[in-house]
Amino acid sequence: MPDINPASGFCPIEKAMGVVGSRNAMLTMREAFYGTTRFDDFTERVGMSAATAAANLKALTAAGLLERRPYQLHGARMRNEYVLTAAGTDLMPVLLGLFDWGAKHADGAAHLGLRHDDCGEAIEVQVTCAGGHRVRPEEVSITLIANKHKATGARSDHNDR
Amino acid sequence: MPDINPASGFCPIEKAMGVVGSRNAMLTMREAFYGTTRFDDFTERVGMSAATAAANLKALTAAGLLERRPYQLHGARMRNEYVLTAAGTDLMPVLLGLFDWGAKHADGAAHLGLRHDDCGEAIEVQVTCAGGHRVRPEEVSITLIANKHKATGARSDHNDR
DNA sequence: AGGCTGACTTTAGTTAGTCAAAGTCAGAAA
DNA sequence: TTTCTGACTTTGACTAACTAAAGTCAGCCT
Repeated sequence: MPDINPASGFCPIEKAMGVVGSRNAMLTMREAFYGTTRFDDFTERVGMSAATAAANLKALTAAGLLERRPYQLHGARMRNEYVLTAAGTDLMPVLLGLFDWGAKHADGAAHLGLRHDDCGEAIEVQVTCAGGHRVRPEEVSITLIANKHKATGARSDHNDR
Repeated sequence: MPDINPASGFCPIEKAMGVVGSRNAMLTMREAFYGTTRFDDFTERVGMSAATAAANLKALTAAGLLERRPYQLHGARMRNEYVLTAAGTDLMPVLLGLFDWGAKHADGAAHLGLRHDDCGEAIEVQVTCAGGHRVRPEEVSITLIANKHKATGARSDHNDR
Protein backbone atom coordinates (compact mmCIF):
# COMPACT_ATOMS: atom_id res chain seq x y z
CA MET A 1 0.00 0.00 0.00
CA PRO A 2 1.15 3.53 -0.52
CA ASP A 3 2.85 5.16 2.36
CA ILE A 4 -0.10 6.15 4.36
CA ASN A 5 1.33 7.30 7.57
CA PRO A 6 -1.29 6.32 10.08
CA ALA A 7 -0.11 8.82 12.62
CA SER A 8 -0.65 11.67 10.22
CA GLY A 9 -4.38 11.22 10.37
CA PHE A 10 -4.60 10.48 6.69
CA CYS A 11 -6.63 7.33 6.96
CA PRO A 12 -10.36 7.79 6.31
CA ILE A 13 -11.17 5.24 8.98
CA GLU A 14 -9.40 7.41 11.47
CA LYS A 15 -11.32 10.46 10.33
CA ALA A 16 -14.58 8.60 10.66
CA MET A 17 -13.67 7.34 14.11
CA GLY A 18 -12.96 10.90 15.16
CA VAL A 19 -16.59 11.68 14.50
CA VAL A 20 -18.41 8.55 15.62
CA GLY A 21 -15.67 6.86 17.58
CA SER A 22 -17.31 6.97 20.96
CA ARG A 23 -20.02 4.70 22.20
CA ASN A 24 -22.53 7.46 22.71
CA ALA A 25 -21.85 9.20 19.43
CA MET A 26 -22.46 5.96 17.54
CA LEU A 27 -25.58 5.20 19.56
CA THR A 28 -26.82 8.71 18.90
CA MET A 29 -26.52 7.99 15.20
CA ARG A 30 -28.32 4.72 15.74
CA GLU A 31 -31.18 6.61 17.31
CA ALA A 32 -31.23 9.10 14.48
CA PHE A 33 -31.66 6.11 12.15
CA TYR A 34 -34.47 4.76 14.20
CA GLY A 35 -36.18 8.07 13.73
CA THR A 36 -35.49 9.83 16.99
CA THR A 37 -35.32 13.58 16.53
CA ARG A 38 -35.81 15.24 19.89
CA PHE A 39 -33.28 16.03 22.53
CA ASP A 40 -34.91 14.26 25.44
CA ASP A 41 -35.59 11.18 23.36
CA PHE A 42 -31.94 10.91 22.37
CA THR A 43 -30.95 11.34 25.97
CA GLU A 44 -33.32 8.72 27.27
CA ARG A 45 -33.02 6.12 24.53
CA VAL A 46 -29.27 6.17 24.31
CA GLY A 47 -29.07 6.23 28.09
CA MET A 48 -26.76 9.18 28.37
CA SER A 49 -26.79 12.33 30.44
CA ALA A 50 -28.21 15.56 29.09
CA ALA A 51 -24.74 17.07 29.08
CA THR A 52 -23.41 14.26 26.92
CA ALA A 53 -26.43 14.39 24.66
CA ALA A 54 -25.93 18.11 24.11
CA ALA A 55 -22.22 17.63 23.42
CA ASN A 56 -22.77 14.77 21.00
CA LEU A 57 -25.64 16.40 19.15
CA LYS A 58 -23.59 19.53 18.79
CA ALA A 59 -20.54 17.66 17.54
CA LEU A 60 -22.52 15.52 15.11
CA THR A 61 -24.31 18.60 13.82
CA ALA A 62 -21.01 20.40 13.38
CA ALA A 63 -19.63 17.38 11.52
CA GLY A 64 -22.60 17.46 9.18
CA LEU A 65 -24.20 14.16 10.13
CA LEU A 66 -27.21 15.76 11.72
CA GLU A 67 -29.05 18.91 10.94
CA ARG A 68 -30.68 21.07 13.55
CA ARG A 69 -34.06 22.08 12.34
CA PRO A 70 -36.41 24.41 14.16
CA TYR A 71 -40.05 23.48 13.98
CA GLN A 72 -43.26 24.52 15.61
CA LEU A 73 -46.43 22.61 16.31
CA HIS A 74 -49.73 24.44 16.58
CA GLY A 75 -50.15 26.06 19.93
CA ALA A 76 -46.67 25.06 20.98
CA ARG A 77 -43.47 27.02 21.22
CA MET A 78 -40.58 26.75 18.83
CA ARG A 79 -38.44 23.64 19.15
CA ASN A 80 -35.47 22.02 17.52
CA GLU A 81 -35.22 18.60 16.06
CA TYR A 82 -32.15 16.78 14.85
CA VAL A 83 -32.51 15.01 11.56
CA LEU A 84 -30.15 12.93 9.50
CA THR A 85 -28.39 14.64 6.65
CA ALA A 86 -27.20 12.83 3.54
CA ALA A 87 -23.80 12.43 5.19
CA GLY A 88 -25.45 10.94 8.25
CA THR A 89 -27.49 8.57 6.13
CA ASP A 90 -24.27 7.47 4.43
CA LEU A 91 -23.24 6.02 7.73
CA MET A 92 -25.96 3.42 7.52
CA PRO A 93 -23.73 0.62 6.22
CA VAL A 94 -21.47 1.11 9.22
CA LEU A 95 -24.33 0.97 11.68
CA LEU A 96 -25.85 -2.06 10.04
CA GLY A 97 -22.44 -3.69 9.83
CA LEU A 98 -21.96 -3.20 13.53
CA PHE A 99 -25.46 -4.50 14.12
CA ASP A 100 -24.78 -7.63 12.10
CA TRP A 101 -21.48 -8.22 13.79
CA GLY A 102 -22.88 -7.72 17.25
CA ALA A 103 -25.87 -9.93 16.58
CA LYS A 104 -23.63 -12.69 15.27
CA HIS A 105 -20.70 -12.52 17.64
CA ALA A 106 -21.58 -10.85 20.90
CA ASP A 107 -22.96 -13.29 23.39
CA GLY A 108 -26.57 -12.94 24.33
CA ALA A 109 -27.21 -10.26 21.76
CA ALA A 110 -29.05 -12.32 19.20
CA HIS A 111 -32.41 -10.95 20.18
CA LEU A 112 -32.74 -8.49 17.39
CA GLY A 113 -32.63 -8.74 13.64
CA LEU A 114 -33.06 -6.43 10.69
CA ARG A 115 -35.48 -7.00 7.87
CA HIS A 116 -36.25 -5.42 4.57
CA ASP A 117 -39.72 -3.88 4.77
CA ASP A 118 -40.59 -4.64 1.20
CA CYS A 119 -39.87 -8.36 1.21
CA GLY A 120 -39.32 -9.33 4.82
CA GLU A 121 -35.93 -10.86 4.19
CA ALA A 122 -33.00 -10.46 6.56
CA ILE A 123 -30.70 -7.59 5.88
CA GLU A 124 -27.01 -8.04 5.33
CA VAL A 125 -24.13 -5.76 4.62
CA GLN A 126 -22.05 -6.79 1.65
CA VAL A 127 -18.79 -5.67 0.24
CA THR A 128 -18.94 -5.43 -3.51
CA CYS A 129 -17.14 -3.60 -6.26
CA ALA A 130 -18.56 -1.35 -8.93
CA GLY A 131 -18.22 -4.27 -11.30
CA GLY A 132 -20.80 -6.11 -9.24
CA HIS A 133 -18.50 -8.77 -7.80
CA ARG A 134 -18.69 -9.85 -4.24
CA VAL A 135 -15.34 -8.98 -2.65
CA ARG A 136 -13.39 -11.03 -0.13
CA PRO A 137 -11.06 -9.49 2.45
CA GLU A 138 -7.92 -10.54 0.67
CA GLU A 139 -9.04 -9.06 -2.60
CA VAL A 140 -8.95 -5.48 -1.45
CA SER A 141 -6.25 -2.99 -2.42
CA ILE A 142 -5.90 0.51 -1.19
CA THR A 143 -4.99 3.12 -3.78
CA LEU A 144 -3.93 6.72 -3.81
CA ILE A 145 -6.27 8.79 -5.87
CA ALA A 146 -4.78 11.85 -7.52
CA ASN A 147 -8.19 13.14 -8.49
CA LYS A 148 -11.50 11.82 -9.72
CA HIS A 149 -10.12 10.47 -12.93
CA LYS A 150 -6.68 9.21 -12.12
CA ALA A 151 -5.71 6.52 -9.70
CA THR A 152 -2.29 5.25 -8.85
CA GLY A 153 -2.58 1.67 -7.82
CA ALA A 154 -0.54 -0.26 -5.34
CA ARG A 155 -1.06 -3.61 -3.78
CA SER A 156 -1.93 -3.44 -0.17
CA ASP A 157 -0.94 -6.88 0.83
CA HIS A 158 0.87 -7.21 4.03
CA ASN A 159 3.15 -4.32 3.58
CA ASP A 160 2.83 -0.90 4.94
CA ARG A 161 5.48 1.78 5.11
CA MET B 1 -38.84 3.65 11.68
CA PRO B 2 -40.28 0.99 13.90
CA ASP B 3 -41.03 1.71 17.46
CA ILE B 4 -39.24 -1.35 18.75
CA ASN B 5 -36.55 0.10 20.81
CA PRO B 6 -33.38 -1.86 21.41
CA ALA B 7 -33.04 -1.37 25.11
CA SER B 8 -29.71 -0.58 26.57
CA GLY B 9 -27.55 -3.62 26.83
CA PHE B 10 -29.39 -5.59 24.19
CA CYS B 11 -28.52 -3.65 21.11
CA PRO B 12 -25.92 -5.45 19.01
CA ILE B 13 -24.45 -2.12 17.95
CA GLU B 14 -23.73 -1.38 21.56
CA LYS B 15 -22.09 -4.75 22.03
CA ALA B 16 -19.94 -4.21 18.98
CA MET B 17 -18.94 -0.75 20.14
CA GLY B 18 -17.86 -2.23 23.44
CA VAL B 19 -15.28 -4.23 21.54
CA VAL B 20 -14.12 -1.88 18.80
CA GLY B 21 -15.48 1.39 20.11
CA SER B 22 -12.22 3.16 20.62
CA ARG B 23 -10.07 4.75 17.99
CA ASN B 24 -7.10 2.51 18.60
CA ALA B 25 -9.08 -0.70 18.81
CA MET B 26 -10.66 0.02 15.44
CA LEU B 27 -7.32 1.00 13.92
CA THR B 28 -5.79 -2.16 15.32
CA MET B 29 -8.43 -4.12 13.44
CA ARG B 30 -7.67 -2.08 10.36
CA GLU B 31 -4.04 -3.12 10.61
CA ALA B 32 -4.94 -6.74 11.17
CA PHE B 33 -7.06 -6.48 8.09
CA TYR B 34 -4.14 -5.01 6.11
CA GLY B 35 -2.09 -8.01 7.14
CA THR B 36 -0.13 -6.77 10.12
CA THR B 37 0.57 -9.53 12.61
CA ARG B 38 3.42 -8.47 14.86
CA PHE B 39 3.30 -6.46 18.03
CA ASP B 40 5.75 -3.77 17.06
CA ASP B 41 4.14 -3.34 13.67
CA PHE B 42 0.75 -2.77 15.24
CA THR B 43 2.28 -0.29 17.63
CA GLU B 44 4.08 1.65 14.97
CA ARG B 45 1.47 1.60 12.21
CA VAL B 46 -1.45 2.50 14.39
CA GLY B 47 0.67 5.09 16.12
CA MET B 48 -0.05 3.99 19.64
CA SER B 49 2.10 3.27 22.65
CA ALA B 50 3.25 -0.23 23.50
CA ALA B 51 1.04 -0.19 26.56
CA THR B 52 -2.04 0.58 24.50
CA ALA B 53 -1.06 -1.94 21.86
CA ALA B 54 -0.73 -4.66 24.49
CA ALA B 55 -4.06 -3.73 26.06
CA ASN B 56 -5.90 -3.62 22.75
CA LEU B 57 -4.37 -6.81 21.38
CA LYS B 58 -5.25 -8.58 24.60
CA ALA B 59 -8.82 -7.29 24.59
CA LEU B 60 -9.37 -8.08 20.92
CA THR B 61 -7.91 -11.54 21.41
CA ALA B 62 -10.16 -12.11 24.42
CA ALA B 63 -13.15 -10.95 22.39
CA GLY B 64 -12.27 -13.46 19.69
CA LEU B 65 -11.44 -11.07 16.88
CA LEU B 66 -7.78 -11.90 16.86
CA GLU B 67 -5.95 -15.10 17.60
CA ARG B 68 -2.57 -15.23 19.25
CA ARG B 69 -0.46 -17.72 17.43
CA PRO B 70 3.05 -18.71 18.44
CA TYR B 71 5.42 -19.26 15.59
CA GLN B 72 9.11 -19.77 15.11
CA LEU B 73 11.39 -19.04 12.22
CA HIS B 74 14.49 -21.15 11.85
CA GLY B 75 17.29 -19.90 14.02
CA ALA B 76 14.99 -17.44 15.73
CA ARG B 77 13.25 -17.59 19.03
CA MET B 78 9.58 -18.21 19.54
CA ARG B 79 7.29 -15.30 18.81
CA ASN B 80 3.63 -14.51 18.75
CA GLU B 81 1.63 -13.16 15.92
CA TYR B 82 -1.91 -11.89 15.96
CA VAL B 83 -4.08 -13.04 13.14
CA LEU B 84 -7.66 -12.34 12.24
CA THR B 85 -10.19 -14.94 13.23
CA ALA B 86 -13.44 -15.50 11.36
CA ALA B 87 -15.13 -13.13 13.79
CA GLY B 88 -12.49 -10.51 13.11
CA THR B 89 -12.87 -10.94 9.38
CA ASP B 90 -16.60 -10.43 9.79
CA LEU B 91 -15.84 -6.91 10.84
CA MET B 92 -14.62 -6.08 7.36
CA PRO B 93 -17.86 -4.44 6.22
CA VAL B 94 -17.67 -2.10 9.17
CA LEU B 95 -14.08 -1.14 8.44
CA LEU B 96 -14.77 -0.62 4.78
CA GLY B 97 -17.93 1.28 5.60
CA LEU B 98 -15.97 3.62 7.81
CA PHE B 99 -13.34 3.92 5.10
CA ASP B 100 -15.93 4.83 2.51
CA TRP B 101 -17.60 7.32 4.78
CA GLY B 102 -14.35 8.95 5.78
CA ALA B 103 -13.12 9.15 2.21
CA LYS B 104 -16.35 10.72 1.09
CA HIS B 105 -17.11 13.06 3.94
CA ALA B 106 -14.04 13.93 5.94
CA ASP B 107 -12.18 16.80 4.39
CA GLY B 108 -8.64 16.17 3.28
CA ALA B 109 -9.07 12.44 3.30
CA ALA B 110 -10.39 11.98 -0.20
CA HIS B 111 -7.06 10.82 -1.56
CA LEU B 112 -7.52 7.19 -0.83
CA GLY B 113 -9.78 4.64 -2.37
CA LEU B 114 -10.35 0.91 -2.25
CA ARG B 115 -10.29 -1.30 -5.28
CA HIS B 116 -11.09 -4.87 -6.07
CA ASP B 117 -7.86 -6.62 -7.07
CA ASP B 118 -9.50 -8.86 -9.61
CA CYS B 119 -11.20 -6.20 -11.67
CA GLY B 120 -9.84 -2.88 -10.46
CA GLU B 121 -13.23 -1.43 -9.75
CA ALA B 122 -13.95 0.73 -6.72
CA ILE B 123 -15.20 -1.07 -3.68
CA GLU B 124 -18.41 -0.17 -2.02
CA VAL B 125 -20.31 -1.40 0.96
CA GLN B 126 -23.89 -2.19 0.16
CA VAL B 127 -26.86 -2.95 2.26
CA THR B 128 -28.92 -5.71 0.75
CA CYS B 129 -31.44 -8.25 1.90
CA ALA B 130 -31.37 -11.99 1.53
CA GLY B 131 -33.81 -11.55 -1.34
CA GLY B 132 -31.09 -9.70 -3.24
CA HIS B 133 -32.67 -6.26 -3.18
CA ARG B 134 -30.70 -3.17 -2.51
CA VAL B 135 -32.03 -1.68 0.70
CA ARG B 136 -32.46 1.98 1.48
CA PRO B 137 -32.40 3.46 4.96
CA GLU B 138 -36.12 3.95 5.24
CA GLU B 139 -36.81 0.38 4.25
CA VAL B 140 -35.24 -1.18 7.30
CA SER B 141 -37.25 -2.66 10.12
CA ILE B 142 -35.90 -3.98 13.34
CA THR B 143 -37.53 -7.10 14.68
CA LEU B 144 -37.37 -9.12 17.81
CA ILE B 145 -36.16 -12.62 17.28
CA ALA B 146 -37.74 -15.16 19.58
CA ASN B 147 -35.27 -16.36 22.15
CA LYS B 148 -35.59 -18.81 24.95
CA HIS B 149 -33.78 -17.62 27.97
CA LYS B 150 -33.75 -14.06 28.89
CA ALA B 151 -30.97 -13.09 31.20
CA THR B 152 -33.03 -12.87 34.39
CA GLY B 153 -34.39 -9.52 33.32
CA ALA B 154 -32.15 -7.89 35.87
CA ARG B 155 -30.14 -5.91 33.41
CA SER B 156 -32.47 -2.96 33.23
CA ASP B 157 -30.25 -0.38 34.86
CA HIS B 158 -31.78 2.23 32.70
CA ASN B 159 -34.60 1.09 30.54
CA ASP B 160 -35.47 2.94 27.45
CA ARG B 161 -39.06 3.51 26.96
C1' DA C 1 -48.28 37.38 37.08
C1' DG C 2 -46.62 33.05 37.91
C1' DG C 3 -46.19 28.13 36.71
C1' DC C 4 -44.78 24.59 33.72
C1' DT C 5 -42.00 22.36 30.19
C1' DG C 6 -38.57 21.32 26.68
C1' DA C 7 -34.11 22.19 25.80
C1' DC C 8 -30.41 22.99 27.11
C1' DT C 9 -25.74 24.81 30.17
C1' DT C 10 -22.86 24.69 34.12
C1' DT C 11 -20.38 22.57 37.81
C1' DA C 12 -17.85 19.28 39.99
C1' DG C 13 -16.28 14.86 40.10
C1' DT C 14 -15.37 9.91 38.12
C1' DT C 15 -13.81 6.55 34.76
C1' DA C 16 -11.68 5.03 30.50
C1' DG C 17 -8.20 5.66 27.20
C1' DT C 18 -4.04 7.24 26.25
C1' DC C 19 1.06 8.44 26.64
C1' DA C 20 6.23 8.31 27.70
C1' DA C 21 9.60 6.09 29.98
C1' DA C 22 11.52 2.54 32.49
C1' DG C 23 11.56 -2.29 33.79
C1' DT C 24 11.17 -7.37 32.81
C1' DC C 25 12.03 -11.57 30.54
C1' DA C 26 13.18 -15.38 27.25
C1' DG C 27 16.27 -17.04 24.33
C1' DA C 28 19.54 -16.77 20.26
C1' DA C 29 24.03 -14.77 19.25
C1' DA C 30 28.73 -13.37 20.29
C1' DT D 1 28.81 -15.68 30.13
C1' DT D 2 27.16 -11.57 28.59
C1' DT D 3 24.71 -8.97 25.26
C1' DC D 4 21.03 -7.98 22.33
C1' DT D 5 16.28 -7.90 20.82
C1' DG D 6 11.35 -8.59 20.40
C1' DA D 7 7.60 -8.60 23.19
C1' DC D 8 5.75 -7.18 26.41
C1' DT D 9 4.38 -4.98 31.72
C1' DT D 10 4.48 -1.42 35.02
C1' DT D 11 4.29 3.24 36.64
C1' DG D 12 2.69 7.75 36.84
C1' DA D 13 0.44 11.34 34.61
C1' DC D 14 -2.63 13.61 31.42
C1' DT D 15 -6.99 14.09 28.59
C1' DA D 16 -11.42 12.89 26.81
C1' DA D 17 -15.71 11.12 27.85
C1' DC D 18 -18.88 10.56 30.89
C1' DT D 19 -22.05 11.26 35.13
C1' DA D 20 -25.56 13.51 38.47
C1' DA D 21 -27.50 17.42 39.97
C1' DA D 22 -28.58 22.04 39.80
C1' DG D 23 -29.32 26.20 37.14
C1' DT D 24 -30.94 28.87 32.99
C1' DC D 25 -34.12 30.44 29.64
C1' DA D 26 -37.92 30.95 26.28
C1' DG D 27 -42.45 30.93 25.73
C1' DC D 28 -47.20 28.91 26.07
C1' DC D 29 -50.67 28.37 29.61
C1' DT D 30 -53.96 29.51 33.33
